[in-house]
Amino acid sequence: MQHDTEQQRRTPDASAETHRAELEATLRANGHRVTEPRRAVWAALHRASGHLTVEELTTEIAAAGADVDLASVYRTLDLFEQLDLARMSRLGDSDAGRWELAHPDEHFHLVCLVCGNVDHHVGSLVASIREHLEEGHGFEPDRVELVVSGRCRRCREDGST
Amino acid sequence: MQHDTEQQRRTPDASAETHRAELEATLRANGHRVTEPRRAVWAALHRASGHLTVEELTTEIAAAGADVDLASVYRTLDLFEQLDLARMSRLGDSDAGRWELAHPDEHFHLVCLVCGNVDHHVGSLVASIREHLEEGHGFEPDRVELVVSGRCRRCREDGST
DNA sequence: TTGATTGCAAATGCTTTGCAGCCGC
DNA sequence: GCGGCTGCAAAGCATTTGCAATCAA
Repeated sequence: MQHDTEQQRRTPDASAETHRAELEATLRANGHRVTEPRRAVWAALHRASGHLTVEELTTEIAAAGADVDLASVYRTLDLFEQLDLARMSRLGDSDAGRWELAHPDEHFHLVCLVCGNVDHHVGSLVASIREHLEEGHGFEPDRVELVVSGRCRRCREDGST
Repeated sequence: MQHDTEQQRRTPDASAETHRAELEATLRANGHRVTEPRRAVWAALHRASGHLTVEELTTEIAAAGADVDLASVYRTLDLFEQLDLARMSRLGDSDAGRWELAHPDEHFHLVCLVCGNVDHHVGSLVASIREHLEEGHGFEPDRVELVVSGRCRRCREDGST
């Protein structure tokens, strides 16, 4: 089962430095320490293009030669979430949380129930939802979580109907 | 922690009959049996106005004198979901699923992070999301899950800011 | 040095499953 | 009576937590 379709994967080495610097700055700015596990999780999140289970992430990290404990990955991700560095969503019917970098632009997820593929969809939709709520209902949105499941174009063309 | 604000709770006895008939019809139409646990879960879903944990549901059922096993409640809810009688959502940060009747109209949830209140919001928003996806992306939406968390009007007025 | 952070293992919480007995049809 | 359903207990996952050792600052 495949889990993403992102393509803008810049040359790894080039930006690896930048990413690391970004992490260290954020950590220090908030009074947290810069540690190997945190660097490893951060790097893995960048390498894998989104939507990984904590377990998958841990495997990925191990494959890169770092070996971080599951519990630490959980703790690190919680921290990253607090610092707005990462986000979790529950996609599809699975009950395991899936993690990705916290992109500054708001987007939502398109989960294909046939091939399991997860697509990002960036657009004004989420922004307009916020607006709508704030104006019409006095509700101050903090987080907008939109997950759409169905059949992606490819699977519609392949299958019948 | 309170969990809902629905008001259209019709006179219980009046519609209880109707609801029961509805359940039995749907069950039989799909080749399933009409049993006490199923009636009990169905009734509890109607009594409680939405968003109950399986555990809460089971307690509610027990309070009504029916005593159904947790496992059976799970199984029953799974069945109801298949038959489009009930829906589950994961609201807020808790990891327990919350169940409600499958209202025919599409709606989404507004979760207040301060008071824990969950509001339904019925509108054209979900429909327009569907449309947008189908036209613009060839994606055939099956289920649209939209959960917005933030601060409700009341909590904004009470608190500062 | 000192306290934040980690690894390990055990615990927790929600949900699922195996199976023998029960009951709707 | 047959086979679907239920209750009970045990198992399964994802996630959390306690605690001693470790390491960044």
